[in-house]
Amino acid sequence: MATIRDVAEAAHVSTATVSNVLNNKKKVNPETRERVLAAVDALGFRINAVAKSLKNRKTNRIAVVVTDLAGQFFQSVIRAVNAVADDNGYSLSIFNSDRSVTKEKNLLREILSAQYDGVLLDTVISTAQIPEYAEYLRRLFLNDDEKFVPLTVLERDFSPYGFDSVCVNIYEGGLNAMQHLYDQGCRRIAFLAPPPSFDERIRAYYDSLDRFGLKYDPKLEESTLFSYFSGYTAMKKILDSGVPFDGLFSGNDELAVGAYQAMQEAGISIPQDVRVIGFDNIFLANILSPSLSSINVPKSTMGRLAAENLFRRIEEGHQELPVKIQLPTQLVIRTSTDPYAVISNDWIRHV
Amino acid sequence: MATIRDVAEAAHVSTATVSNVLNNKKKVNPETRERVLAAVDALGFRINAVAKSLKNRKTNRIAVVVTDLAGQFFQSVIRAVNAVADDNGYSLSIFNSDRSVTKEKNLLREILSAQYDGVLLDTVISTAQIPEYAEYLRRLFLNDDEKFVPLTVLERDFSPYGFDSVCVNIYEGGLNAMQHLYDQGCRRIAFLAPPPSFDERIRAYYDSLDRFGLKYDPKLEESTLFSYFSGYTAMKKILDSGVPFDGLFSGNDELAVGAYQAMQEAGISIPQDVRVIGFDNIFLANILSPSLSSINVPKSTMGRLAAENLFRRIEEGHQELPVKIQLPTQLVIRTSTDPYAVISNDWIRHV
DNA sequence: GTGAAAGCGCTAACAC
DNA sequence: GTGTTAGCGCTTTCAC
Repeated sequence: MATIRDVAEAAHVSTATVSNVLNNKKKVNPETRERVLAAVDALGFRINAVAKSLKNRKTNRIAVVVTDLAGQFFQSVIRAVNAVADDNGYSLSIFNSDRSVTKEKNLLREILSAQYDGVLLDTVISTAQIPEYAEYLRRLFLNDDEKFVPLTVLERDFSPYGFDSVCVNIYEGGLNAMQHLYDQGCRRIAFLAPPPSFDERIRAYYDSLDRFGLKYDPKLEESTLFSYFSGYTAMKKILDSGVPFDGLFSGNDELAVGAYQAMQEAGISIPQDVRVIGFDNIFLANILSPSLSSINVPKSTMGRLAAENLFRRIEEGHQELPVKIQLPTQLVIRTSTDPYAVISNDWIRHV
Repeated sequence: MATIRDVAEAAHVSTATVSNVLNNKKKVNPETRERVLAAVDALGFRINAVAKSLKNRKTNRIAVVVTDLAGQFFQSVIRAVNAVADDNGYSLSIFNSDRSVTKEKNLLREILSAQYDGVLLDTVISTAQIPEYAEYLRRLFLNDDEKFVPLTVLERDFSPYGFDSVCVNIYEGGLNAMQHLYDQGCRRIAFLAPPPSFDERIRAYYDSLDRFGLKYDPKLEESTLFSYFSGYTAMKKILDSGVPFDGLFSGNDELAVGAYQAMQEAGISIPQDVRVIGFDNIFLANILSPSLSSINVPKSTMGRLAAENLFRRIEEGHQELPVKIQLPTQLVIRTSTDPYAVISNDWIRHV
């Protein structure tokens, strides 16, 4: 490829002048500028962004690490992040930790080595491990000159430990889900428990049972991995246990798809026999029949705010205190918990 | 950040030796190696991949350009690509052209400037424009030393013009979709036409009508943009036209979601009144009620093969002739065209 | 087995 | 307004 040097020679100027033309930095004589641009064209020159990055210590790339590339959830988040990155002239690399802490740590090292300008992290770490992991991250992200590589954490609150965080009040969302089932008359509530790192949903389930004075039955709780199939097998197990239930709190919406299938095969009708509520409110919830009640998590907003916050940090670079952005959840009632729910078809506009 | 120089000083060796240790290139005295590794640890040194890339002319990054970040379709493709990239030690950047040729061209320029080692391109260009666009790409991707930056094209055949291509026989798939509707007794088939760049589906519709001796009615064809909402409004229009129809060929599955909604609001039952077939066979097809017949496109396989092919080109770098990988489609019959279709629940395992 | 030094392609003082 | 040049952090040839 042609280099800035080739362009300089072709245009009979110095490399400094070429650089100035390309970056509109200093003012350049219009005639000279024309000559340079002509040479750029003639040679098909494209600036080598790697060399530029090395010199500038700026790559104009951000990294986003997610725990699961398959899910609808992150698709919404990533789409929003991508839009913001685009607007800011950054490109986006996506890394998938596959819910493995080891892999996540390796990815972060790789990302720092690759000099990304900022990182959006959806960590697999659970609430209890935050302080310890934060310490790890601090060491990892600290440059020698006492500055951190900008990092914004999604879905966990690391702000007391120095990192900007965009959170959703998942626990409260879980309480609302359980409250809604209770209000609809459910007294034996089964639970498709999310993976351990989603501990706030799990706490919400236990605490709600307590609050309602309902007794916990381990046969009504099954651990899952957030996939359709996992929801299917988990629900099969609960059904096989023979323990009756009249409500189901599904750790996320995707699990509910599998649960629907298992329940349908068992001849159970929703919501007549069992009322079902999911979590996340992905578009799937609208499409299932019956349509699935869920706890909405503002996915796009989360992605957008996280990205905007990250770029602010990258570009302003100031040392202000870490920010915590807290987003609300919202109960969305559909026919899986309330046969008389009025369903607007408005969702269709949004995808 | 600590540099290789800092490490060299701390370990009392030269930078060349540090480099040799880090890359296991030449053999280094075990004691020296230990000293170096100790220094690396002590300083928390991480190699600067940007500097390395500049020197090596290799970034270990690939770019994938898609026309639509929102769709289920690309999620499947990207997931497969990501897995292969991971296995090969590459990281993946995602670019969204949003179905704009201008944006696609800009992205490609940006990608080449950023020195990506290879590109996976899902172009927005339609079949007819391939020769011309191929010429454009050849100019763009040609290094001065007569070598092309590895590029693998998805869903279009650029192999006669010098670029590896992973294709799906969409036209045939479209014929099969139409044939199936015809076989099921449909004689007035409506069409939710995909955007112009998906011209093979459009051709399949016209050619099939011809073949079956069915007359074309423009009122039964509506152009769309591949979104739920677009499917919804397009179907509304067709319904408003008052022209009766007994079959629907939906340009892709997502459009069918909107069409379902519109038809349901109009009190039309599927498949009794109208038989519906989609395209792509995304998982949604299983979840809709009635479940949606579709033409399967092997999305993961496509992503995997394209990525594998790209890495072969990157790493072997040989000048063999461009490859065309052609993948088959498959008719998947569900209850939207055949009320007696036997539906396995096996799909649930795959997501 | 190890080191000195050139250079990848760019930017930004600084000099003129 | 333009040019000279040092240097970003790494790899690699060539001496030793």
